[in-house]
Amino acid sequence: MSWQEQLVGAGYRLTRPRSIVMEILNNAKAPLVPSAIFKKAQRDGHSLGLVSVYRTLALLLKLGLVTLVHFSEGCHAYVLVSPGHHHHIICVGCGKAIEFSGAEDLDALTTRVQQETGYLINDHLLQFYGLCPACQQAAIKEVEWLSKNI
Amino acid sequence: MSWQEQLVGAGYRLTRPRSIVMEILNNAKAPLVPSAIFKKAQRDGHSLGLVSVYRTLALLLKLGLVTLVHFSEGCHAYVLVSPGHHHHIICVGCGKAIEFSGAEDLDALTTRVQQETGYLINDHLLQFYGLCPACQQAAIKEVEWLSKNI
DNA sequence: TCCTAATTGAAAAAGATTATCAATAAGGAG
DNA sequence: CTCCTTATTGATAATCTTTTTCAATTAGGA
Ligand SMILES: [Zn+2]
Ligand SMILES: [Zn+2]
Ligand SMILES: [Zn+2]
Ligand SMILES: [Zn+2]
Repeated sequence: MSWQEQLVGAGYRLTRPRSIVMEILNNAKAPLVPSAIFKKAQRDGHSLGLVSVYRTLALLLKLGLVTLVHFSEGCHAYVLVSPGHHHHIICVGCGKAIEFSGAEDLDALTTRVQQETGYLINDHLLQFYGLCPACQQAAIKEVEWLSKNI
Repeated sequence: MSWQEQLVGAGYRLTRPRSIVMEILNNAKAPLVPSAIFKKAQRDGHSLGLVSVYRTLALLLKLGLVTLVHFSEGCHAYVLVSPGHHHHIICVGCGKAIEFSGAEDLDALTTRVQQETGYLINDHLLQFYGLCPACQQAAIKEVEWLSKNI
């Protein structure tokens, strides 16, 4: 089911601002904060209010079409998600985030923690941080350059 | 090593505002956002600027004495941490957060994701959400009450 | 006790998010 | 296709949150 169908199926209207936000997120190379989406829209010559960006993101979040990525500071960037339960691994070099699945792999840990703490667990937040292949290459070249020129 | 020793050992001065923030976090039943710490200090009759709360938290974070807890909205509450690598499980009922360890339990998953994605992972964020024992009891009583009175 | 540099707090600036409300436009009815 | 109704938009203003600035204060060593 396309996002347009999801939207309409949930009783919302398919509007220009919503299409613009989805298009920008779709073309994004990394998670985007609301203001970044707003600026990209302006650069592309689209007419789109910042307030509508916030509203649209809140709606897309409710529909499960986007998810939040947490950074230690400057929290709350948005990325599209594919259907199902996923987590993200985020490159600390360029910000590129991709999905990985692995809810099952947390089952044992979840059970253990429930027993140890007495808490009843019904959700979790798991994100990995690291370097994407491209940024690893860049880092390697940087080290090579330093070893030659110092 | 006490937090005072950690602080002084790192070359910082032991000051009144820093002691106040630590004391408040120490007595807190749940993670606190900066403004909450500020208000608690005022209520306790302490003289403490909001700006100093932000500065102190940044310092404590750098020293590893506190950590951030992420909520979907209204991110960034602070809790004290004990030495070593820990994660938190946060009660969605009352906000109470407690630590659990389990870095090893993520090793297999980390390795798998590295192989699948090509990313080089060097950090992660893992938090569980659920109900603490007390809030579970409250929820049960609520259900019992409803089943009798409806 | 005195000095000096780190630290603080008040105020202002900058940013992020939410509330308001008149104007607009999506989508169904006719 | 045109008209209506109502969801949705965007500009403005109002709230918060966080960061900057800078003079006054104070911790801790000489
Ligand atoms: Zn967060
Ligand atoms: Zn990268
Ligand atoms: Zn609870
Ligand atoms: Zn961990």
